[in-house]
Amino acid sequence: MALTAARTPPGVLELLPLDQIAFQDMLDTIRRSFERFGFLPVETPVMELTEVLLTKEGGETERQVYFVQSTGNLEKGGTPEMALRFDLTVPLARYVAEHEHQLNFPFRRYQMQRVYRGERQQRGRFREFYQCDIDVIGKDALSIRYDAELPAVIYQVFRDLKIGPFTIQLNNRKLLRGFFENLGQADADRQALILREIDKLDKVGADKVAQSLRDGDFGLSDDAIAQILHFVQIRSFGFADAMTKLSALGQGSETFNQGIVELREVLELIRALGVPESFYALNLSIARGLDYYTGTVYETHLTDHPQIGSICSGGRYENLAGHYTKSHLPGVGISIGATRLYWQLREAGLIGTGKSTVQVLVTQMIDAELPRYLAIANELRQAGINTEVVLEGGKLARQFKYAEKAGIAFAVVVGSDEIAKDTVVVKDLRRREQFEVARAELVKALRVELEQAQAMG
RNA sequence: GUGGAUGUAGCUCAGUCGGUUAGAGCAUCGGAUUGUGAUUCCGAGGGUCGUGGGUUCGAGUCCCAUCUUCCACCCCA
Repeated sequence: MALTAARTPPGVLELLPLDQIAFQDMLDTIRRSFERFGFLPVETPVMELTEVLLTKEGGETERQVYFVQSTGNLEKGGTPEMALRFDLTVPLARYVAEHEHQLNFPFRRYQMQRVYRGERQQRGRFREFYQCDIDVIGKDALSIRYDAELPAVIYQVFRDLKIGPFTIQLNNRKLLRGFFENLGQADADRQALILREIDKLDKVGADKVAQSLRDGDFGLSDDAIAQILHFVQIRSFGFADAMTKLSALGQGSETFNQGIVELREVLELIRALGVPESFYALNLSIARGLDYYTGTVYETHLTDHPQIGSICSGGRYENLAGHYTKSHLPGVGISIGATRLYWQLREAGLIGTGKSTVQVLVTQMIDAELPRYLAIANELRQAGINTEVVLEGGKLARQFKYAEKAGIAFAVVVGSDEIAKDTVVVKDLRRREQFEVARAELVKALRVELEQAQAMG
């Protein structure tokens, strides 16, 4: 019989157990931080009704959406009534609109689930990936103070992930809009196109941005381009510098001034929330491509690994669920692309394989003594130690090899000598050392060993 | 979606001008007087040369198509 190639569809990330553990550790860290700040868990289905998912988006989004259709419906020639979600924000909007009357506002939810995008294949880009989102949704209004709380969460998440220094970069869409109005660029669509170019500043450099603003459909004057580049190249270093640079911007349109007021308040509260000032900065070129952002926008970068790009981004939006409810629901949120983040951290050597979830392997030396081994395992499990027992026996060398490959740190060995003395041998498989303890002391001894191993990393 | 590159064993690769039965290292599995992982030694499995067509007496090698992966754009996590 011809074999079918065993392969995953392109653009998905599938991991070996020890890598999966490392990935789950990452998700656990993120989840802990979200919960520490009082965010509540929510899950929504991977598939949504097509009409819900594709409200007016069209264009780029629709191109990347996977439609879901049963074989029966497909044979009948029906159109797909469901599609896979491509982010967690649209489902959140639907969720909030649907459950509006049962929810407690401001509604603070976190959600860590997979989303799907029909991307053209490229290294480090995925078609199925995890997003870890937090959003705060207000009813009618939502204080700017929440815009400051999210960077505090970002700070805790990436501090706890221990992947080196990072900067949470801040900007404000109102400031940008006001700036372009002052320049005589009031058209929203045109602004969006310009912002898209501006957003590339740190990636491609000022010269290329200037060139594309000069060429093509923009046709901006050299004077305007110079003003734009001067403005968007503003960066701050530390709190006082950020405040000084905001003051130096002077006054502009009402929108412009409001952007400055908002940034000031956000910066002040970020400081009050205890985020060290080296971890956040103004970056007036941060625009974010998504057009639903209306105020504060964030992007976070690892200081030592600029090539990784943004590891967390988000911002403020004025009306989340306008397509689904007449209620006015402003919000602010951020998203971490966990799959991509994990993949890039692994590529950069910042994250290794995880430690096996199995803490102890009870080996089997004498087949007839299996009940004894099972009893030991039972005792360890009662004591909260994750334990695997060798059930098939075989050479001891083989059992150690198995444990090594599986990444199990400790083995318990009991043969006729130990049985005679009522002892057990505990072997540290990494150090290749072993010691003998009284059978009654096993749990205690292992706890000490496991704690030491934990402390040593 | 647009443009460009790529493909030989699980992995990294060799394979002459188109010429017999396609190779190596690593990895895997088994064994080397049965209570300890390494090293070493012996042995084994594993490829319709991405797939389909074409040219040729003869194709891993040349041509066409297609798929995969990779790169840039678009977009974004």
